[in-house]
Amino acid sequence: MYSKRAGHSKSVSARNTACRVIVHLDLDCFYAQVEMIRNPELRDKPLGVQQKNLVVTCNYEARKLGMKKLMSVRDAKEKFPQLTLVNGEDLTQYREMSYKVTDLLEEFCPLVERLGFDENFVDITEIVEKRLKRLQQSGCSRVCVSGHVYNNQAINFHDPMHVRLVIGSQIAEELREAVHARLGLTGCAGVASNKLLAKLVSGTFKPNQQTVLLPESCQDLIRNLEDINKVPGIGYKTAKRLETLGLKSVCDLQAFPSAVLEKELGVSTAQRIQKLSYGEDDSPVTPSGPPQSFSEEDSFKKCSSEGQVKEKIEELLASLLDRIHKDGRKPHTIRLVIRQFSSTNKWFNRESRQCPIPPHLIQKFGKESSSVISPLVDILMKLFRKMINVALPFHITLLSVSFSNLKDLPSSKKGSIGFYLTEVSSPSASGKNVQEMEDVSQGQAS
DNA sequence: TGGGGTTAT
DNA sequence: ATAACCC
Repeated sequence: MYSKRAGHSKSVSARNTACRVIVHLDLDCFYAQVEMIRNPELRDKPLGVQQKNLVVTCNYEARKLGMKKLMSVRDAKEKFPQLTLVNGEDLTQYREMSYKVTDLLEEFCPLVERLGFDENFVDITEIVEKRLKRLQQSGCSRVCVSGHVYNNQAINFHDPMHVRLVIGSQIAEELREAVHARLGLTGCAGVASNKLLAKLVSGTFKPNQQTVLLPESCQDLIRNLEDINKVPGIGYKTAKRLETLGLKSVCDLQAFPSAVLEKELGVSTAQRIQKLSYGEDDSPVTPSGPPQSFSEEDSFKKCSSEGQVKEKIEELLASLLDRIHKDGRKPHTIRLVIRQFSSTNKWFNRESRQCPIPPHLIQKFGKESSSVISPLVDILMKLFRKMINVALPFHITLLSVSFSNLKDLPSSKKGSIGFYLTEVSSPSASGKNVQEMEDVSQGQAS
């Protein structure tokens, strides 16, 4: 179907892969910024955000003293007695502010992908193309870069990609200005031709600054990474496997024989990470939309009785039901995650069990939580007993409850898509729920 | 080493 | 259900 219009579709696809303009926006010490907005008296003091025994982030006053992220509370207090600590275990405020940022970016452009709570990718290719045409029509050839240019590279205004990236830098500036004016948050931006490069370049000037990467400096950026697992997409595990092969630097990975790498990691990952080592990344900016899952977790020194487990689960569930209620969609799957104590391999011994939520309970999710909470606790305790023999002694150090498989309510609420689809569509389609309707319309479209 | 998230297998 | 990745 698309191949019949080869001329048109080829130019679109070329722009999508070879000529994109991507912004990576990275908020400065996000949790600390949110806390400083909530309590302005913390503004000019060194501030750390604490979760259990860890200072997970800190503001720039604290960083000036030498504070690093993920320092233990003990170390932090002893090295920096002036440090103010606030508890950041409840993520509600951070999550809400995080989605305000994403929502604001979506006002500019629909292609916004979240990465954690404090980072967003925005594919601004279409906005750049519009501005470029406008500039060409007005006969204006002078465009001014906003922020830094990586490596201080000279801009060639006769190079179409340079011009696009310069326009991209102006848009990035506008995004950052909007986030600051409307939400009071500062952050860094990186502008480049793909997600990998935009992300890598965004951190070159911190805080509250931005940098654009021109193609000629790409190898400089990627080769200057000190460690192979600084490449986003190459994590702890594959970095270790690469080290076993004798690969330590990005250059090592670039030069390594593809065939050997493919046999070691599989063709798919081998090709993907070797392309990453050259700064190549054709992964699209995938709009995140609303969250795919909601979870709440709590960690602790020890939990060793069914009664304690039930108490913790009730707490987690209460917060989750509140969030689910505000979201409006209905979860169809529930999951329980535990971490058992073990002296060796202290982290990453998590197990989980999940099950469908009974349909009669799903219907009652919008109502008072009291009617759903105790049946859900019962389900979760059954899941717990699938993992733990409660007749024997046990030692749990983490509990997490998660809702997933979120679906829009099948009801015909006024103004919703479901309303129009069920009222207007053919008799054979009426009575199907929204998911089935989408399946039908996709089947017709293709 | 927290309290979250995502996608792939 | 787990494993990998991201923050």
